[in-house]
Amino acid sequence: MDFPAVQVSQSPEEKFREYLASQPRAQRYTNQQRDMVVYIFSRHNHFDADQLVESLKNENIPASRATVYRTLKKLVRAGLLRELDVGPRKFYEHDYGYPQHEHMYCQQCHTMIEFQDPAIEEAIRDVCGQHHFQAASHTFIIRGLCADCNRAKVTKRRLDLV
Amino acid sequence: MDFPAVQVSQSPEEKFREYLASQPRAQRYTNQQRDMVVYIFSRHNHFDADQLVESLKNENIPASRATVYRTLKKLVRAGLLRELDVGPRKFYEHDYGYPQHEHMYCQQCHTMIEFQDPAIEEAIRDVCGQHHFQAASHTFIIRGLCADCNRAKVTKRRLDLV
DNA sequence: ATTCTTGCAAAGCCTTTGCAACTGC
DNA sequence: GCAGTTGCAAAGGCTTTGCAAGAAT
Repeated sequence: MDFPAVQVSQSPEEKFREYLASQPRAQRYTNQQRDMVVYIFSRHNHFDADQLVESLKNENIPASRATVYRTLKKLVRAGLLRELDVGPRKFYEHDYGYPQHEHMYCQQCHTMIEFQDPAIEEAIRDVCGQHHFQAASHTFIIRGLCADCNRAKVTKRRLDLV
Repeated sequence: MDFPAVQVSQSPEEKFREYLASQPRAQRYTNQQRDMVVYIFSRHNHFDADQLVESLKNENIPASRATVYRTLKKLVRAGLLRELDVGPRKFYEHDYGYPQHEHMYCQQCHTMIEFQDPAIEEAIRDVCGQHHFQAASHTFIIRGLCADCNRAKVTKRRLDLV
């Protein structure tokens, strides 16, 4: 599920360049980094470091594994990507020009379904207020079976009974 | 924050023994495993594999690292422990005889604060209904600064201004 | 006796890092 | 030219696994 992109004044590339320039020790905006940012923001999806390495290879965007890891880290610090701790490997998703949302993860087909719920945002504000907790970020993932996989399972069960 | 324990008919040890016996190929209930379960359920806290290895050593409960990992995996499958994917290492918490709850994690002092919120349970039911998603479990973690660390930070800022 | 469990050490997986060559500013 | 970046390979941190010895049923 893709939400309409949030209106942003700068392109991801510009935003990243600005971040790099704003650092105490100015960091460099290389062609490789630009290509990576352009590629990452050309499609909205969830990916991990390994998948990105593969995709870049397929797109003929040269980048070693080390560079991918290093650039991902910078993109997170720059606020362009968000990190999801959902298993043994880190997943990434757009954090810039994309609204806050929560996740449902299908354990069967590995689809990540996004959803928004004002009640959850409010619950976060409430509980943080009660505990005087200053929230920086949150992770909300519901794991289970998506509609398709669930239907397939029920159908299979029926067949098994025949 | 500890909640009152949920009323359960079996002790964790009994529940684990029953799980082991119920497996297709009956698994064995060793003294080592029993000692681990008793120790783990003697206190309510969040821990990772390494911390548990240390604790067991201090309690003179012999268990190699490999055994700890293997037993943790069994305890999760048995429904005694819940796994939290919150970073590079897995964390574990009681899943048996303890109510469902969400987490606030202080990034400064690493305290895990638990809270319950009916609004969140309801939000989960709602969104799963809307998407015909069959939820198996969920992870909800709010990251930030707890009240104490937040206060310390504000105090420090004041002192810096003097 | 059979089959599962243990401990050790080795391997696995994902991520990070040291270093020399390279490149943006 | 200086300071940051890249690629490679090696190391790191956490977890899993092969195997021989030990223990539960």
